[in-house]
Amino acid sequence: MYSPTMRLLTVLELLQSYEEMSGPELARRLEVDVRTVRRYILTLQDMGIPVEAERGPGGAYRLERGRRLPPLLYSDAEAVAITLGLLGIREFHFPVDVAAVEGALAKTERVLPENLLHQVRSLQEAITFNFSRYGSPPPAILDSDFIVTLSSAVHQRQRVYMRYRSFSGEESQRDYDPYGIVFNEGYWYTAGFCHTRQDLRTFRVDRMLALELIDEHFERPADFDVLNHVLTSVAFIPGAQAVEVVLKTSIERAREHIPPIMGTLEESGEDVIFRRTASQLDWIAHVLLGADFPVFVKQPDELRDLLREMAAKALQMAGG
Amino acid sequence: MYSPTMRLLTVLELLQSYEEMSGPELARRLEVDVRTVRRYILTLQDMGIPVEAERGPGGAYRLERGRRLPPLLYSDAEAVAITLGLLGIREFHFPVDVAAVEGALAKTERVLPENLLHQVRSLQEAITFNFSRYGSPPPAILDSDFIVTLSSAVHQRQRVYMRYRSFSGEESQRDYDPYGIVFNEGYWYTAGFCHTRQDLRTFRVDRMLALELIDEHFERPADFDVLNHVLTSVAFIPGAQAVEVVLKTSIERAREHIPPIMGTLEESGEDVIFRRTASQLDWIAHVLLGADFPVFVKQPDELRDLLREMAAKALQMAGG
DNA sequence: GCCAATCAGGACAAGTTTCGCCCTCATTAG
DNA sequence: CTAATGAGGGCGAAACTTGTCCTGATTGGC
Repeated sequence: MYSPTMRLLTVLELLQSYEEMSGPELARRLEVDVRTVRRYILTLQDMGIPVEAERGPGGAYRLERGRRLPPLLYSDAEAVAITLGLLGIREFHFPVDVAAVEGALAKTERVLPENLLHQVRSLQEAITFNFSRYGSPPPAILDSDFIVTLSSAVHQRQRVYMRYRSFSGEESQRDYDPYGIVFNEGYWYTAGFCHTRQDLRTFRVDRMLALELIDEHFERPADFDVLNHVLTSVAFIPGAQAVEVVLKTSIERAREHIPPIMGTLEESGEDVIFRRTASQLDWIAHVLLGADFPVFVKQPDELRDLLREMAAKALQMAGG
Repeated sequence: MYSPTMRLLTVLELLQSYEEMSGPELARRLEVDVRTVRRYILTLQDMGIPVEAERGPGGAYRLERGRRLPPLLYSDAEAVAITLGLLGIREFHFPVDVAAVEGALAKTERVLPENLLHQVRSLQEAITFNFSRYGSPPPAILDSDFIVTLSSAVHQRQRVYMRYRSFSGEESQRDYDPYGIVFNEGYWYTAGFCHTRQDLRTFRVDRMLALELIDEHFERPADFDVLNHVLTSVAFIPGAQAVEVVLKTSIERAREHIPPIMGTLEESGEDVIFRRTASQLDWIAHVLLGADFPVFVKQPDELRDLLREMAAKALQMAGG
């Protein structure tokens, strides 16, 4: 029961649980000489586990990150947490290598004590997740490499080359500066700057066909709100109508009311001009309708028509 | 380098990676006698790790679940998966003991090789999650025990006693048969049968004050759609305005246009009635305006007024 | 500057364990 | 019945572990 192996593992466990522990303390806990503890440390190091030491009073051993993973000694509760996390990854289509998730799950569940397994199973059975917008198709199988690459590009501000199949099925390729990644209602999106279109764009990661890092760096606007941009884009679906609207208010109030991602705002005499391009005009119409200052549409005519239709419809609804 | 401890861990690793492995095979891999392998197995068993064996041709050792967790030996990819899973738990307010999540994260991240840690950090930094409906308050801190207890009750069809603080702040207590648990837009819900109200009810788990299993069992309707029930209930937030609208179309087309999250649809003669409660009427107005079939508001008057205002505004915008 | 606490590690002897090799037996699929 | 597997006793040589002494190195605090 008190084999050297056991004591060695205990050292490892103690170092994993407390971030650091001194030699004498370890010796006391293992009921063993300090010299032996030092030998254990040596053995661990020989096994490739990087135990580092600080000398002097208050000095202690601590586990550093190394090239390889040491055996991990988790408590029961921690194992349950790990299992549920892995199940969550599976459920949410997290961008993680499927084989790794299955492997980790298999290893963990196989040795999980009976009562803990019951707990996990109960949760698994009882819980339903709502994402993947009720009724919408499930996302295409996601190549987790894409998100890993994207996140690395976001992190290092590195441009990427991308091939993409759009909603309508047409393929395109472009250079793209990813500003961030968003998980929304079961789908993974990325928002950033598209160099082909020279504009901000949102893409669905499961529609990407190829992705490569390019050896070029970009600057990211400091205050870019990725989540907001994606949510807006998801509502819009990009298109190509030039919209130009006069806002009868100050630039400050206009900014308050119209988020920067909606389009551009420009002062013009006493007014403010709002511009953007879109094919889905009704979202724009809705945002503009919410303004508490006068607004006049300059173009396109389609937006005017839409507003008139909406007015007629609203009156019909209200008066019926 | 080839200490007995090392070999013992290798046995453990092999048994964790492959679900079973015969003595001769292990002996070959460890470059050790079969007799020694048997001794290793004995040692593992002495350490409390339940290694079981099948005899006869094709027989092998296999790791069973035991009373305690053995040291776990994961691959790099698996460790990344575990870390991301744990981060997901934290982000999504999964019903798991916070201390356990933090402990497991600390243990794992502390020893994660540098390059893998970078990967994890990049993902963590780059990804934004959208739940907790843009702008709505974050859920109250969740006592994970409640969901564990609930899930166990769901699993065993066991009634619970519950104290609850409703949306409006009033406390109540009731006996409740939980049919399931749903995660929706950042909040945890449970739906089931409330014995006090003698009706189906949905509760937010973070609003529960106390929860106890009762020694009584219930039958659960076989075809109960927990997700659907919760989504519908969420649409009907009590205390807000009751909205009732006639849609001049078939139930099928109405369903296409109005997601179940919005509210309920009910056939009425040739029409469809849409109902929900809401405090934010303009969102509803917008959705209804987008319909390509006639719509008439029955109540509330505030929605009619809002529509008239919108009409006036739209005409102003279009006509300017 | 000195002290005390910590880590680092050599040397050695006594004690303990491990390992391979022998053996016999139990179990089980074919 | 046979062959392949696990279970395990016994033995002796070899290897390892441990405690006890050392001597140093490093470092924080007084």
